[in-house]
Amino acid sequence: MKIDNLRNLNSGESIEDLYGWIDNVRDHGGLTFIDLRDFFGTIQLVFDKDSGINESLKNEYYISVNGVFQQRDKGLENNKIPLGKFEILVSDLTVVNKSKVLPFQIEDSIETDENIRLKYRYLDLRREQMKINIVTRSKTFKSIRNVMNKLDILEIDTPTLIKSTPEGAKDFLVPSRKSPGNFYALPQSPQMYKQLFMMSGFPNYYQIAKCYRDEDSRKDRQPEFTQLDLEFSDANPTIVKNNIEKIVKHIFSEAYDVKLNTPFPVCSFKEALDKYGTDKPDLRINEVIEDLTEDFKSTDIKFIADSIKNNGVVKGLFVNKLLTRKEIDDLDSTIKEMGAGGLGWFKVENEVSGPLAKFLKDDELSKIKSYKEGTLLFQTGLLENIAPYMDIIRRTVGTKKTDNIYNFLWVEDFPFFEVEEGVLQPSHHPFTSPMNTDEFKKEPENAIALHYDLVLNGVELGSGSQRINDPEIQTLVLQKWGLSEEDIQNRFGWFIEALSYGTPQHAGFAIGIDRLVAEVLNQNSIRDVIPFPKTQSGQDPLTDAPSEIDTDTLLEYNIELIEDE
RNA sequence: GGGGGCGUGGUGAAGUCUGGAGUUCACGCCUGCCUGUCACGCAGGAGGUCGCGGGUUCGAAUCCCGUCGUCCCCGCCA
Repeated sequence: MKIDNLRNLNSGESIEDLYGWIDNVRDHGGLTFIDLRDFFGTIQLVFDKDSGINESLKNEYYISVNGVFQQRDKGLENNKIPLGKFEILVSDLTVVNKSKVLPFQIEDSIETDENIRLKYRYLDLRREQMKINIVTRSKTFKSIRNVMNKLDILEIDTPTLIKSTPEGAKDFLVPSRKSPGNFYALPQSPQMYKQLFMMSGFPNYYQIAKCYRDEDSRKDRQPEFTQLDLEFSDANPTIVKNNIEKIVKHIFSEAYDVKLNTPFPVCSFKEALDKYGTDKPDLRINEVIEDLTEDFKSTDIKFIADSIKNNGVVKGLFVNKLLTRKEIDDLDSTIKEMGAGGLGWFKVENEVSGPLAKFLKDDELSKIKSYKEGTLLFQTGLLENIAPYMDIIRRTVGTKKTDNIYNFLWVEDFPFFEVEEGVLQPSHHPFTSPMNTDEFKKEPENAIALHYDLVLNGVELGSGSQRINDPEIQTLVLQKWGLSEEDIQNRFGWFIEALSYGTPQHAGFAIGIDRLVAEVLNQNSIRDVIPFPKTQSGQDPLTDAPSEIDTDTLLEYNIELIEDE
């Protein structure tokens, strides 16, 4: 019997075989109270010295009780818990399984060291918040399957032992015993397989897929993560985005009981960088970055003038409050640590103050004064260089809207390549179609990709694109990526071949489920919504993976370890 | 690969700057008392190689060097 079943009982009914963990014992000598906890809730047990129960009872013992479900007398009720008006008068109590003294307290709201939590994750998951997190994750899966069935999208699975064809990140490799010296890779995403489904003639596809990337972790990045992966045949970005909005709206309604408004607002990559300093803007923040380049075009302030001369821009963020010197200094050191020269600022009260105020010309002064009371924070330099600093400034000092806490945004028109020190670097995977093929051939460095990101509250929740369905364009893109003919053949030859037998237009998307759940539950890290996550160095403190393999086993794989220098 | 924070009985913290007996607080644990508690209460008690190694010093949790673990960030990651 579960505690949930008690809700339907009347006072005076007898209880048999109610199982649960001891959450708390209050032993008054002649009278003992126990809070019994299971997945569904807690109920108070009570028995006195005449009951004959004399077992030693400690926290987290798993017990079974018989007794009578009864209403508590007036004045003895506990209004803090759902079943606080009732208790169970216990007649028999059996200890099913004892518990050792706990490494940390289950009910404790104080944050325990994460390494200890992960070492005893099975106990950590008994905590209320973690239970909510995992149940919400489960509800997310359930609502995904429901909406996919409603939309008639096919769930198809793809292999996880695949050929190493790095899409950008480093692969996790799996040695083959039967083919010594050769390796499988774990997929960074089901990307190429889902495109093959489109080539095979399936109208659409989805999968709740595990993805693996051997890169450094962050609070929103794990070596192994879970995404809702989708692909549609005969599709274009509009069709995909419409579908994603339907899907997201359904998940929020069914799994989180939140009504969303669609369509989501749209913003270009360029506009995002201009107004928010990032390609994943948090729209909950009211303030928007302004371009002050025109206002400073004939300034006497030398470093600003020099910057503008070298194609730099002046970007400012005005907040309607007077920041303290400490707030300004903290922000200054934050962006300096990221590589900025320093934080420029003016305070506007009746007069304009700040270290540079005395160098301002009259028209610059009146421009700044027009903001009324507050603080203007600015940076100057090439937009792509200063954007990250403006982003931090905006996120740090900006004011947040309190209503409408889920702010979705489409970001689109991404550049195909990022130019880094004169070299073209792909800014996404190589299967994304250019917006205009002719322009791509002529000026690849200025080409725009048919790529779109879905952003929620400053978190990149997912991204997708129109795929290339022409083998020639696919080959061209890989060439522009900097791959040799030989590399293209070895790594992607099979895929280009597959594109060559009548491939429909197709497009798709992927949503990071860990990030979605973490954002909805306002958790600091995706580790808190993943049942068994890895630490930043990729370790699992519970099982101690990854671990050494003995020499004999390695020999079977034809692998020999070399000494680290 | 780089920068920063943290590491002190089982848990969480204070102590570290400015070296002087393993000192303190809360929770947990053990023993005893307690018939209406629900963060039960009361009395007593146990428990620490101050992450690890080296150095400076009469003396190191505290200062220095190294190292390991962990978290945050940059790089990296569509």
